[in-house]
Parts: sequence; C-alpha cells; structure tokens
Amino acid sequence: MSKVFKPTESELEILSILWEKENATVREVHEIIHLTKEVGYTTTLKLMQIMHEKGLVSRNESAKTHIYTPSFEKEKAQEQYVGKMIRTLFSGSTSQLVMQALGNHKPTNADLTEIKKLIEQLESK
Amino acid sequence: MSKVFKPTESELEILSILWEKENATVREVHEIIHLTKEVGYTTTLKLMQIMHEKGLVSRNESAKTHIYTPSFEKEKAQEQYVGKMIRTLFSGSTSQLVMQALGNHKPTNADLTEIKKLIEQLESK
DNA sequence: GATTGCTTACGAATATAATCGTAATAGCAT
DNA sequence: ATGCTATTACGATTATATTCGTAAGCAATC
Repeated sequence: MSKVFKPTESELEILSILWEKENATVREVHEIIHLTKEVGYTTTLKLMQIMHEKGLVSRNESAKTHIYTPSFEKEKAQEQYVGKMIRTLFSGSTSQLVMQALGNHKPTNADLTEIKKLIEQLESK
Repeated sequence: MSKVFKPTESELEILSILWEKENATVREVHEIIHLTKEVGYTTTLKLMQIMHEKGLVSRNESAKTHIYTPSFEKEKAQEQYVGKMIRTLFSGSTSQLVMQALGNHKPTNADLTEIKKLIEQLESK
C-alpha cells in the first residue's frame, strides 16, 4: 500500500510551487511566497529543510545552492485530497462534488464538451 | 464579504457529524468519533467547547446536557474547500478537478446523466 | 439524603507547526 | 589573500492544536 502524505498547509504551498516549476531553489520558492505573505527567507528555508527530512522533497546538493524537487507527483496529491473531500464534505457522493464545482466555477464550453465526452465513456462501461 | 472559516482537521470531523445529524450532544459526537479513533471523552468535549468559543458552533444550554448545532452551512464549507482545491492543486482548472474526480470515483449512471443535464444548462448560457 | 453516574468546566501537559536570529561557510569579485 | 554576499545549518522561541486528568454539579435511584 502506498504511503499517505500529509503535508501541512505551508508545505502544500511550497509543493505546489515546486510542481509548477519542476524544481527550484529556496530563493525561487521564497520569492514567490513572499509576493503574498510577509515571511522571512530563513522561514522558507527551514520549512524546505523539514520537508526534506520528511521525504516530501528530494534535493540536489552538488552545488552550494541546493535544488529541490518534489518527491511525489501532483496527481497523487490530487487523488488523495479529492478522495478525502468526497468522503468528509460530500458524504461520499462524487456527483455532488462535481456539480458543486461546476456550479461555482464554470469552465469554458470547450472544457465542458470534454467532460461530456468522458462521461459518455464512463456510461458505456 | 463573508468571513472565512478555517476549522482544523479535528474540528472539521466534528462539523461533518453535526451536519449529518443536524445537531448533537457531545456524547453522540464522541460515540461516532470513538468508532475509528482512540480518544477520550473529555477530548471531544474540549474540542467542541473551543469550537463554541470560536463561533463554529452554537449550543443550547437550557438543559444540563448541551446540544450543539453547526453555525454555518455545509454548503459554505464545500464551496470554500472546493475553491481552494481548484486553486492550489489544479492550477485553477475546474475541469481538471472534475475529470480527476469522475475518473477515480465513478458515480452511478443516473448521477452521470444528471451531471450531463447540468452541463447542457451551463453550455447554453 | 447518600450514592452513583453523566455532564460540564478548566487548567495543564504534550505535540506539532511556523517563525526567525545567529553563525559558519562557500564562492565570487576585487 | 581579503572582503562581500548569498547560502545553509541549527537552535530557540512562539503559536496553535490536541489530549487528558480532576473537580464540581446535577439528577436519578436506592
């Protein structure tokens, strides 16, 4: 069975930056976080060091400035969070989650068409 | 602008029980939590007292045994969490969330039909 | 009216997360 | 080589969340 990762709030924020950029230095991550949050550089550094200890990220230490890489796929986190959400907030009903999402955050028509296509595939199974 | 509620993990667990049952005593909540978690009664009590202080729940104190009621709608929490999830884990793409949810947690065909209906309504807007 | 059992209130202890200051060091520029 | 700057390491502090023990009170039962 694959392990359950439980990043904290701040860790998830850092992970989402790393997923976006493939990998990054503390400086790069911090610069982005700092846009929206008043927080010191060493705070970000420490968090990323802890994430490294926990195995949430790996890092390349060959140069002085380390390069951090997320150690699991974004998809895995998505799956985990979506599943948990369906269970705890939607009483296990996927369709309720889907309808709430579509209702409040309408995608483009092209996206809607694609979703319909997926639904038809699912129906025919 | 309406306030952002940020229940903790444990608080969310309690809230979901309260939403399910409309309202409940500490004992009732505890009994359910205790099914899956080894935790003392006073722990649950304390959590619910704190939630009351924070305004996450209200309570009827007219009898000795208090009755707790969630002080906001489940829908509000759903909206908040879904929105946050789309932003942080799906780069703002609702359709990606929807497709991931449908892919991993297939609803019944009846539900799928209903979703299609909603999509068609959205398309025609 | 004593005893028993639930209930609340409350403080304290423990655990976890987040923040930051300081020091050591590597690498570049002079 | 010396000095400057950015980086890491690390410990300490603060904040927040979780857990539980103990005491006090109420209400039903003996």
